[in-house]
Amino acid sequence: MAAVFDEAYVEAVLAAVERIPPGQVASYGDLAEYVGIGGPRLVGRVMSTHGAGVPWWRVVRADGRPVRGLEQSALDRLQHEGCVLRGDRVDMSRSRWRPSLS
DNA sequence: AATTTGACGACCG
DNA sequence: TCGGTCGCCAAAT
Repeated sequence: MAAVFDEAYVEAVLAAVERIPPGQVASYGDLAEYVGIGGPRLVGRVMSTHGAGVPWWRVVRADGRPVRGLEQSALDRLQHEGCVLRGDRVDMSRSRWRPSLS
């Protein structure tokens, strides 16, 4: 079967997501940059397809808005982890995690 | 094969 | 701060 996505790419994205510490978040663009391939949309597709099993709620949009369709769940989990929220948005300035900074 | 859509991002007014 | 527009990349229709 022709792999829908390169396994390496999927694994890299999922690994990066699992690296995100509790109370912090990362944007799709950051993950894409960290992996070094494609763009934010590609990461989003990987998440929608293989995102189960990883803390997907720590992956938010660049504007601080959580995952589409699961915003309420994501906000609830993030808030429970101690992430600083601003209304229905995440305070990126404080909670944004840089992959390379571990 | 062409157009639209999608777990997106940056820019502009 | 908010909304509209364009660009990006692969899958779905």
